[in-house]
Amino acid sequence: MTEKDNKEASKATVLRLPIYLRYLKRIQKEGVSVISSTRLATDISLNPVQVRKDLSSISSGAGKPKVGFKVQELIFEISNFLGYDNTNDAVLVGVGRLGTTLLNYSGFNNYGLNIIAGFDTNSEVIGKTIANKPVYDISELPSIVKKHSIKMGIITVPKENAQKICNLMINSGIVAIWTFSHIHLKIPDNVVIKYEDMGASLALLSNQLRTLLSKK
Amino acid sequence: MTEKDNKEASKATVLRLPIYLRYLKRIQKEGVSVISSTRLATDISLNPVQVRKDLSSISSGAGKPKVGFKVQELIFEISNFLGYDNTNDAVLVGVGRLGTTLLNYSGFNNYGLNIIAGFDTNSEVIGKTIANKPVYDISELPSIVKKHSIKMGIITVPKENAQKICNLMINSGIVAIWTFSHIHLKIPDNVVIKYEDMGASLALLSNQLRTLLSKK
DNA sequence: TAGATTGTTAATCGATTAACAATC
DNA sequence: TAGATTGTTAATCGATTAACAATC
Repeated sequence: MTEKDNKEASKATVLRLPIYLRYLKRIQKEGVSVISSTRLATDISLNPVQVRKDLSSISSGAGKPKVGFKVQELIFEISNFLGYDNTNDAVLVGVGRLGTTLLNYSGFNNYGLNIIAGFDTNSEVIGKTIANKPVYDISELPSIVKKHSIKMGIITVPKENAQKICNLMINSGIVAIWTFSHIHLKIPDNVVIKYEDMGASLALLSNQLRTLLSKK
Repeated sequence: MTEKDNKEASKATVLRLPIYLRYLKRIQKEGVSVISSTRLATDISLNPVQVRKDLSSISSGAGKPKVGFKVQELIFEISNFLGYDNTNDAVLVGVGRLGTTLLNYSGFNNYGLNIIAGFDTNSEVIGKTIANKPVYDISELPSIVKKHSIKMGIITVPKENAQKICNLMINSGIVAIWTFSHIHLKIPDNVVIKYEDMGASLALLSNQLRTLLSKK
C-alpha cells in the first residue's frame, strides 16, 4: 500500500511534524547533532513511542539504538515530507487587519508558504505594497492565479463575503483554501479546506480553565 | 459521575461547540427559531448523530422529535457551557504586529474573552492605547494581574522570550495561557496551556494539497 | 558485553458512526 | 395515524500507549 518516497501519515501525525521540526531546528542551532526519541519526547511533553511511530511513518532513515536520530537527517526528512522545500505559492484575499498581519508575517517561509499577492476591493489598500507583496483589485485575481498556476488561497474577508471569494478562487483554479472567516464554506469534493478557528481554541482553553478553577 | 449544571464534554465536542454557536446565531438572525440536528449537521458538513450527541452532552433541554431544537435555547445553553456569559479577563504580552491585531480584534467578545491590557518592553508602544486597551511596561504586569485577579494570559512575544514571560505570568497568578510563540513552554501541573499553531494547520493543508495533486 | 534505545505488535483508549427503539 | 426526528446503545474506526524483542 505505502510506496517509497510517498508515505502516508495520519492527520494527528502531520499536526505534530511541524513541532518536531521547530524543535530539531532549535537544537541544531545549539550544536546538537544527535537526539533520542526519548529526549525529544520529554522536551515537548509527548510520548516517546508516539514520536518514534511518527518519525518511522515518514522517514526512511532509521534511528540507531543507544544513540538516537541524526538531527540533520530528520530535519531534511520532515521538511521534505511536509513539502517545505518546494514552496507553495498562495494569494490572500482581504487586506484588513488580519490580512495585513499575515502578509507581513515572514515566518511562513519556514512552512514553505509564499504569499505572492494580496487582493481587496478597498481602493485605499489597492496599489499598496505590503512586505514587498502587491495588493491588487479583486477583479485581477483570476488572471494572476492562472498565470502563476497558484493552488492555494487564503481568505481573510468578513464572513458575509467569504463564500463569494471562495467561489471566485475555486473558479480561478485554486484547490486548497485556508480560511480565517468564521463561516462554513461550500466547496466541491476536489478542493481541500482548512478552517483556522481561534474561537475553537479559545473555547477549549477557557473550558479547561473553568474545570481547573472549579476543582479548587 | 456527571452532575447537573456541571456537565463534561469531550475535547472534540468542545472544539465543535463554537461552530454550532456561530451557525445558530446566524440562522437566528435570519429568523429561524427551530432547527433539526439533521439540518444543522448537513449545513456544516457533520454527522447528525454527532451533533445530537454533542448537544445532549452539554444541554439539559431536549429536542423534540419531528421538530428539532429551539435555536434560542441552544444558543443559551452553549454560551453558558462555554462560559461566554461570564467573561474571562485576560492580559496580552507582546504588542508587536500579531499582538496589535489581537488587541484590535473585536470578535473576542463573542467568545467571552476580554483583553484588558497589553504589555511590552518597547518604549515606542508603552503608553499607547490600542482599541481602548492601554499598553503598559511589562514590569507592571504582576500588580495589574493581581489587582484584577486575572486568570488568563496571551503570549505574542518572540519565542526567545516566551518562557520568561510565561514564568512571569504564572508567578503573578495566571493559570491559563494562550501562546502564539512557537515554542514548547514548561509549566506546572496546575496551569493549562493552549498552543496556537498556524504552522501545524498549514502543514495539514499543504499535505492534503499534495495528496490531492498527486492523485490527478 | 550490558544496557539504552529503537521499531513493531498487541492492548487500550477515545471518538465517530451505525442501528434502532421511543416519541411528538 | 404515519413518519420525521430524537436519544442511546452497540459496533467501528482511528489514535495512543504498553509490552517486548532486536540491536548498536
